[in-house]
Amino acid sequence: MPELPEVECVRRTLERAIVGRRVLAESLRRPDICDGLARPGGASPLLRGAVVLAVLRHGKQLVIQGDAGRCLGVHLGMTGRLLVLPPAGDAPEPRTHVHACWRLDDGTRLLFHDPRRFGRLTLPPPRAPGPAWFWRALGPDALTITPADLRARLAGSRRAVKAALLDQHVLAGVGNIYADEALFAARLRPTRRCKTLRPAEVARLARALRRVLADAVRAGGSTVRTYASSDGSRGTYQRRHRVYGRGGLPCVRCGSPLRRIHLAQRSTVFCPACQR
DNA sequence: CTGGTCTCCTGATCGC
DNA sequence: TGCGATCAGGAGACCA
Repeated sequence: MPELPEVECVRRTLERAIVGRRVLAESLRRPDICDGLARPGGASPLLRGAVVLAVLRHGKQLVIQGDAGRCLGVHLGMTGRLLVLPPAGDAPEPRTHVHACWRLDDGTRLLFHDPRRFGRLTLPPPRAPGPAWFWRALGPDALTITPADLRARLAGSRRAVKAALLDQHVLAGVGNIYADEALFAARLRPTRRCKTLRPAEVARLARALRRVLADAVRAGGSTVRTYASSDGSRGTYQRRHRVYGRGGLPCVRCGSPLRRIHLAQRSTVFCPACQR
């Protein structure tokens, strides 16, 4: 389940593999996973002919930026992967659920693989003003959120703080795992209404978000069930989860049993004793 | 403005 | 061994 740290790891892997390469050929086997095609099922090129200049990320949104203003947005959803298959590689290649693929000028192939198909490719409209078009509706990136920014984003809201953290329009990049982990690190109860948070608590939350997300990026992300980066590497941050997936187990800080509830349609785990 | 529910989708897991 | 039920959830649509 790629959230910000996993997407950032994918971005870095991809950057090393495809920046500077020209896309020679592509095939979109499932046009229905792609938004913005001029004609559904038509021959609208995604990246064909472009030289890749950069791989960008904002929140969970990836953008492959090509020359001449060409851009392709990639959202991995729940199970999406961008697999890099080097020319001489013997990496196992999926035989099913490959919805798009690209061939680069050094023989590398790039595959968009997504069993559950919650992921999307997005082609921007003609004359879109650059990569920022893809995150025009997203909040600030959670990896660099400042206390002042977060305070402004949460100000006055009556929502539960976890629901706000999961809302990509408020803050971009946090999903269910890191919302629970950051709230635990900040000692805040997920059900707390935003408007009841004191400035010091919001500041604690902003620092916790940045620390947890940065640590997770350093650990290669969390591999829960299926996630692996574009080169097949798995993350190790799941070993350091302190609440996610630990409902009923003792809190690592105080030993109380962790409580599991449903909040914003998500399984939510917290410590009733140390999260207030 | 909110929260709740449903939808999309498949694979893993579990009880029988 | 197999089979149906359940769960996982990012995000948008929709309703109350």
